[in-house]
Amino acid sequence: MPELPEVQTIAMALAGLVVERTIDDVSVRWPGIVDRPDVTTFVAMMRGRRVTAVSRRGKYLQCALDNGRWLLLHLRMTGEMRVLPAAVAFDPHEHLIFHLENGLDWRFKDTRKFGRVYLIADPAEVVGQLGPEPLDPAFSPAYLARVLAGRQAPIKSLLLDQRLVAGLGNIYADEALFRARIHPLRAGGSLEPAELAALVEAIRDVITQAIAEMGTTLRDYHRPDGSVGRFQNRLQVFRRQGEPCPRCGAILQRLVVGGRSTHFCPQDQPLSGE
DNA sequence: AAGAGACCCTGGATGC
DNA sequence: TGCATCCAGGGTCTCT
Repeated sequence: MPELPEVQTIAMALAGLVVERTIDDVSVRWPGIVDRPDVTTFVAMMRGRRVTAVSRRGKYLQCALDNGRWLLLHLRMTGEMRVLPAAVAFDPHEHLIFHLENGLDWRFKDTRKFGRVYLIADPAEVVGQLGPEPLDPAFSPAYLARVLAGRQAPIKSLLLDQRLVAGLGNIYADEALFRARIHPLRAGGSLEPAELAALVEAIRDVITQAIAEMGTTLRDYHRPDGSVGRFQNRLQVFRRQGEPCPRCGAILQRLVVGGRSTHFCPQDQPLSGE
């Protein structure tokens, strides 16, 4: 499941492969992947465009085009970016292909078809509602205190709300709460100042380390050259229910919060009593 | 307004 | 062995 570190890794690799490349033609093999504009307009407007830059905002890939417009892509659950010779046979889950002028194909593969692309005049049309980046100074304990004030929802659910902070998904939310020793069911508004500070630090740490390890590959996530990430070897609680806590040895538990599988240490992350 | 839940999808895992 | 069912979860939408 690509989250911020995975999308960051993909953006950096993609930049080296498609910046200054021209899109000669476009193949849409499953039209539902194009969110906007309509598919016919999308293909007509993308044909002949040159990519001038690739960046990331939250979990979105942002590609600046030579006509001033923007191509945004979201990989959702199983989306992958691949760049490979056009002669390579299509995979049935490659739904969108940009045929580059240098003989390579830039392909959007997405088994579960949740991913989307947007061709827009201003990135804010899609990413305008996102909260701050976790590594931006704006994401501070004071900011968290302000946006969490009065919130009764579990902190785990709130960390997944992209309007509060951009880029966290299920894996890094669980890992950050573990590192900060905060129970995932704690009401967001109940966190003490010291806990808010610990949470901000934990989120920054886990995101920074995961970027350095080029993301977490559990199944679908691959870099554009097909290689996998390494952070799966650093996961301390995610999908480790039944195993001993790496810090205290208690048995890690799993529960469902907001419909999402959630992993934590019942001893290090107490719900009450401290 | 905030929070809960349905929905979109498919393939792998599980159960009988 | 084969078939049916369950589960995974990012984001959007609806309902209360």
